[in-house]
Amino acid sequence: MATNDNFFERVYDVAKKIPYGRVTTYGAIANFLGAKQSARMVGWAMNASAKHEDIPAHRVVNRVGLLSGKHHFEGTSVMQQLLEAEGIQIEDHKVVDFEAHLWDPAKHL
DNA sequence: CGGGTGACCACAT
DNA sequence: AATGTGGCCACCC
Repeated sequence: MATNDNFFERVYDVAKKIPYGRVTTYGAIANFLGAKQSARMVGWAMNASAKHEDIPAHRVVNRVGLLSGKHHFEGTSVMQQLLEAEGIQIEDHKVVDFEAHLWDPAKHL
């Protein structure tokens, strides 16, 4: 077994399903997994996802649309650049019209 | 083995 | 209204 740490695997699975040009939040994923209290773990899972190439962690931001994880990327602007490349406008490290681009797994999945 | 930290969020005061 | 604290679980020292 192994292989799957439940919570982590689920986070990866959902993160991979984030549509192009859309963003989601740690809390939304955690909530979707039924553990909104463990939003922190989602972030930690993303950290581990760094070794997972198929995890578009740049599409995951905190609940206010702030690129909380930009600091953990290869560079500091990579995350923003990726989002902008997908048509998402970033201003002051925050997603513009965040709710409009928000993709909630609990709603769409 | 124990403690502290962390890409967070929600509630309480 | 703003600030503080709690909670969750995994990983590092």
